[in-house]
Amino acid sequence: MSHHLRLVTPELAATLRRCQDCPLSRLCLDEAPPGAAAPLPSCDEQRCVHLDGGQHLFRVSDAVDQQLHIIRSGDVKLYQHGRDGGQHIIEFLGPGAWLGLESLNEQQRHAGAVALTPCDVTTVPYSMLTTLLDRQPRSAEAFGQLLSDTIARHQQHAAMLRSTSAVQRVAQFLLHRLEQAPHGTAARASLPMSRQDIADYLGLTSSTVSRCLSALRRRGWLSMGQRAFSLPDQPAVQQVAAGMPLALDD
Amino acid sequence: MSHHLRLVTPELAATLRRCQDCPLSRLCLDEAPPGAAAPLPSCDEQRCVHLDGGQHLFRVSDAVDQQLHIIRSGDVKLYQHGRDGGQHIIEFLGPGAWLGLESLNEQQRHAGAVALTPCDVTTVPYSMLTTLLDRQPRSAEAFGQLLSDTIARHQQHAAMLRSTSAVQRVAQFLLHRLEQAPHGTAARASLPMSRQDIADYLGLTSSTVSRCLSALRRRGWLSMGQRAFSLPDQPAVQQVAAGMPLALDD
DNA sequence: CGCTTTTTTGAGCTCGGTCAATATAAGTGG
DNA sequence: CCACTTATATTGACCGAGCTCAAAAAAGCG
Repeated sequence: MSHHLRLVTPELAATLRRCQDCPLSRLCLDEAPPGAAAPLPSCDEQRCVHLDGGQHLFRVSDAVDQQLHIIRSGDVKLYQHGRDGGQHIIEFLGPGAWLGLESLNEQQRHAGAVALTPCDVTTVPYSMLTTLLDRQPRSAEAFGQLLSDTIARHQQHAAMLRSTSAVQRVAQFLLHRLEQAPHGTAARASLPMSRQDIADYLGLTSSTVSRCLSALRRRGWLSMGQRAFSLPDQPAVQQVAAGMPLALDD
Repeated sequence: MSHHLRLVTPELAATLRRCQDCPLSRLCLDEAPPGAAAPLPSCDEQRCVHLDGGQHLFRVSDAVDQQLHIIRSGDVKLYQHGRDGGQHIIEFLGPGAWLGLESLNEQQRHAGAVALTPCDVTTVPYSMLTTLLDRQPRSAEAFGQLLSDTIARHQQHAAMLRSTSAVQRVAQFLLHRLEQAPHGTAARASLPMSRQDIADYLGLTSSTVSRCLSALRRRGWLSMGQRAFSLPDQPAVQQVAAGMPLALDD
């Protein structure tokens, strides 16, 4: 089966029926029989993998399989092992995010990826991507921006880890989840990961995370359901995130 | 003045007189008059900037000037402002490192770059780079690897920030400096940055950094000169970096 | 040689980690 | 649907690593 690659710019994507809900904002890999007028297969018909919650997409020390992944639905956590045995969460990734960018250069993966919820993941072989990059100058640019964004995101995360206070980190985390979430849903975001995961992400203990969340709830800044939350008083939380001191006990 | 861009592979680079000490391992931008047999200008004759210690290459909130930089000699710190006023050091960069990868996508810089020592910096306009990337598939690959490396480096840094103990972080920092340094010089590395900078990089206080260094010195693990250090007992320091507890006081 | 800036060291206190006890949620099988 | 088990979350009590504040020592620098 031979693949022909096309770049679909945002403008062009809008004109394609099946691609218009494509989670890729910049790059869209579109498979078409060369020179054929047959109906374009949708992005959804590309190689997709389904994962149940808890399943691994890849593990630390796996051989790199020469392909990237794009999350189409669901949430994934990217982690590595700390020297002390506990795992360090690198980041939580949702629909539209790319996985594997940090392994382009490596033989072995130094991070693992686990589904937090049921997921659909598209697989993109390096060969596909490099072919596309060679043919389409603008896509190389877009890909550069993708990597650039990732770097910037990690710098931000590192900055969060240097924030002194625990509540401060938790507040920043909640706000970050909110602005990542589809903000049509009235400032409500999901929390598909465990407290331990949040703790490992923020460099804290699950106990401390709990205490911070409780402290925010007690004041009415935060309201939590099972796997989601909202911030009734977002400005207050922003103040906390900016460094406003906040006692954990009553 | 029109520029013609050539990709110089590592193999080819070795055959070029003036390029053989080029600090770029993967990409080498080489300017030549189109079709002319004139002697090739050396990499060193490309646009270079010299900076004295303390001078800024760019500041936070500067407009992105559509160019990247490569450090040819000297050390640079990349920083951003923390909410609390103090600065957060993103990373310390030495000869061969690229600057500006995190801003490909941005209008404004969200990080600043300052010379720690006198520096020579080569300037690479985006236009040059994208032209090169378009023409030379392998260079696009190499550039991808460069970005991938940067992402991996940041993930490592984030992991360090989650390391619980202060001595642990300091030990990891010292070891990292050592392995980055030209290891011909008998396990000796430079420390061109202030204690405050180290503290901001590690998420600690300058006081604590001092205390940790003193603790290591007291035990004879570490020996420090003005702006450099060595590790007489590197294995011991590695143990500390791996989590071995170590009392700060005597 | 004064002056400023950086580094080191000290003493007290606080935040957040550790350990442990509930409490709540999520499964499991009858 | 309920009783039982297991995993996850919350909360409490205590303690130590590291921050704060501050002073002394060392290093730059004109």
